[in-house]
Amino acid sequence: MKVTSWNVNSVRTRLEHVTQWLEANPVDVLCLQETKVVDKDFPEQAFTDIGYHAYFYGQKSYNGVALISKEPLSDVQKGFSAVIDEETVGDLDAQKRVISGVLGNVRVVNLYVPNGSAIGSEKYDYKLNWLALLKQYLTLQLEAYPKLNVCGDFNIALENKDIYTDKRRDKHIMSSPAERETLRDVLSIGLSDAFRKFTDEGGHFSWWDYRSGSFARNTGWRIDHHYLSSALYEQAISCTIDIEPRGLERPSDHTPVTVEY
DNA sequence: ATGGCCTGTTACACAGGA
Repeated sequence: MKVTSWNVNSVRTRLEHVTQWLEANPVDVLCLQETKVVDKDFPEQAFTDIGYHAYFYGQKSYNGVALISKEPLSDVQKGFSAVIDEETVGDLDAQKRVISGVLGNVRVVNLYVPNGSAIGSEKYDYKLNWLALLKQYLTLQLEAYPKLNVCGDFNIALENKDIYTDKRRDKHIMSSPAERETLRDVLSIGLSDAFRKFTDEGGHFSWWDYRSGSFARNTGWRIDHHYLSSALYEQAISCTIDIEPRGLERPSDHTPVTVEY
C-alpha cells in the first residue's frame, strides 16, 4: 500500500500537476493539503475522470485538506470533532486542517498543521494549542486503529539536519524548541518518522521557499512527514521524496512524500 | 537586517504562507 502526502498550495491552480503526477505515480491514497477551495467548488471530476475517489474538507481561500483514493475509503472523518467533544475542540475546527479515512485495516490521517507565523505571535500559540489537541485526537485514533499513518504538512523540522542550515534554528518558526518539543510529545504516543527508517543523512527536503531561488540553491526544509504507529512502521518498505514536481512551471512550494508498507 | 515570491480575494493591496 502506497500513501502520498502533498501540500499543493491550491488544488485548482495545481490541478494538472496533481492529476498528471497521479497518472505517472499511482498510489492508494493521495493526501492533499492547502486545497484552498470550498467543498462545492472542489474539482472532483478531474479525479473521478482518472479513476480516483475524492473526499474533501475545505474553506474559502485558506487551508483545506483532501483524500484522493483508488478504492473507496471507509469511515471518513472531518475535523477533530469527529472524535473529540465540541467543548474540548473549541474553535480549533474553524480552520479546515484534518481529514481521515480507512483503507483495509489502516487509518490514514491527513493533517495541515498551522504555520505559526512568528515565534511568540497569536498564531504561534494557536499552533501549539492545535498540536496539544492533536495528541488527544491521535491517542483516540490509535486505540481504534493500531495501524495508523499520520501524514501531512507539519510545518516543523524536528532536527537541524532537516534544514539546509543549522544557523539560528531556535529563533525560527518551524524549528523553535517549543514547536519541536510539542511535536515530540505528540509522537510519544507511539509514532515514528517513516523517512528516518531508511535515510539517516540530512539534506533531504520537501519544501523550498518560492523566494530567492531556493529550489535552485537547494535551500530547503523537510517539514512534510509520514508518522507511523509501531505496527505499521515495522511493515514499512520505503519512504521517498519526489522532488521532480518542484521543478515544474508554476509549482507548489512543497513536493510529494510517499510511504509504502 | 530586510525582503525576496506565490495564492485567493471582489482586490485594484491585502492576508497568509513558511
